[in-house]
Amino acid sequence: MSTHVLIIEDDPNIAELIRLYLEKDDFRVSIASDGKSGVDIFFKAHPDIVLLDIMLPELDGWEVCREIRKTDKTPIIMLTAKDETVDKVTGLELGADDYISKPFDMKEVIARIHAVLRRFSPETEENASDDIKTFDNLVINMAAYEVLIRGKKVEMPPKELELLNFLASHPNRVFTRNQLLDDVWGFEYFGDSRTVDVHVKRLREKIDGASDTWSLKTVWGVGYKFEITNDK
Amino acid sequence: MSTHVLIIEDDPNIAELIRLYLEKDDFRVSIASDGKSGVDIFFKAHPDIVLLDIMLPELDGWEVCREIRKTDKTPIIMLTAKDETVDKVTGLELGADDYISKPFDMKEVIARIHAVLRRFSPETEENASDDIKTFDNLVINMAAYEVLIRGKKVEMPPKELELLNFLASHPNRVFTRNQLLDDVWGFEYFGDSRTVDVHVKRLREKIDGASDTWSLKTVWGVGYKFEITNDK
DNA sequence: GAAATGGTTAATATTTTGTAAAACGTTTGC
DNA sequence: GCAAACGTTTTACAAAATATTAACCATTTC
Repeated sequence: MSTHVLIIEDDPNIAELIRLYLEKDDFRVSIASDGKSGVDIFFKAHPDIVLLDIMLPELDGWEVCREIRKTDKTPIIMLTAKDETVDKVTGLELGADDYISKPFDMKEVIARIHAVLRRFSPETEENASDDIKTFDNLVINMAAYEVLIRGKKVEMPPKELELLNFLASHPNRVFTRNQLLDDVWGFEYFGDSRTVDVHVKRLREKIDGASDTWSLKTVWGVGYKFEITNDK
Repeated sequence: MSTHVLIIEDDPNIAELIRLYLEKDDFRVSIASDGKSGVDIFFKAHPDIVLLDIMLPELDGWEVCREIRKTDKTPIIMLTAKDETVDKVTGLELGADDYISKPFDMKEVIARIHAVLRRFSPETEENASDDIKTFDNLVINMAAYEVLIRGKKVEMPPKELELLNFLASHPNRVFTRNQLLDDVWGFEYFGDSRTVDVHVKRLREKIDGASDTWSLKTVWGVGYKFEITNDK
């Protein structure tokens, strides 16, 4: 799933312009037009990064930043008006991660977003999905979008692969069906949790029995996990 | 297009001297005479490499380096005055890639530039498009803008060739249609992503079946990749 | 101005995905 | 130990999403 950006900006023209470019780059975008709804949406949607205007109605950017930082360390990039004196000290204290001055070059905005995300990458799960994960008789290569079982390529549709990748990225941890719907399908997805079962079934058809050091296990009454048993 | 070098150096004699030699070697050259304008020009021009003096008015070399590294990993070579104690630790932290002490031998400067660029070449798209790429029954010669299939030249329009070249420069990696539009058509291009499909189709008509060690594959729900299967 | 190129649209074909329901297992309480 | 309740697996099917292709037009090139 792609990176989710929350734009908190009251000028709809600017917001839409940024959205346009971000969506073209496969980001998912949400927009809030005032500080209050920005905070609301933030805690509902849990975006991967926030673009935050300073001048905002209801609650200004600094307030929003402080509010978010009370409980969360999601990267925040501040958007500052042309002649606005940016008090970088205040900003740093409040925990903003970068600043971009209007009017901005969209190329730079994209570059900064990537830079900030990269800086945070050790902590974000998302980035982990870029590596190649290797288990006994199983290779998950998200860059190539392919899976090898006993060294042989196995055709696998996107959702199944993403599900496998997610579970395998958190070995031995149980996820409820709803957690999986949130994490693999996306927070805004409202679907039947049976859906997960069906995908697990389809996945199992392809990967089951490949190794006895790992397996996709059902935790009865709870959910599923990718279990690794390492007692060689 | 040739490699673009930005020289940030306040002594006009030195700057012009370097420019002279670089232009003789087919580099394009920009010069900034203080740190502040250096940073400005950098973000406007996006050079391929930066030669950066440490002693500078307005903003010293370290500051400039830090500013650039906030968002960008373009190679930077620091120019250090004769008796300047170079704090290599600081430099490394800030992300400089090499050091040259004044007074320098121009031959050495050129050599170092080439070396640093070579070191970076696997990561930069630009460099990849320069050489001749050879695969089984396929030669992509970007310098001559031509493609050989089984040794025979195949007529191919520029866009198709660029698309093929880009994909082949990153074998086994999936790109979404939007990424391809960005990387092949250019950042500012806003077009329908079906366009990519059509070009892929036209490309395939020309290259399909030429070899079974590589192919232009569709990754369903994601995008396309140039796949190499190396199990000879 | 004819041919080649690049881009768009629409139809057609294909694959994936979600859902409903039946079949199957496990737990629980008596 | 048995039956009801509940959770999971499986199957089948319809709906949705995506890819391919062909046809068309605008623009550029020769």
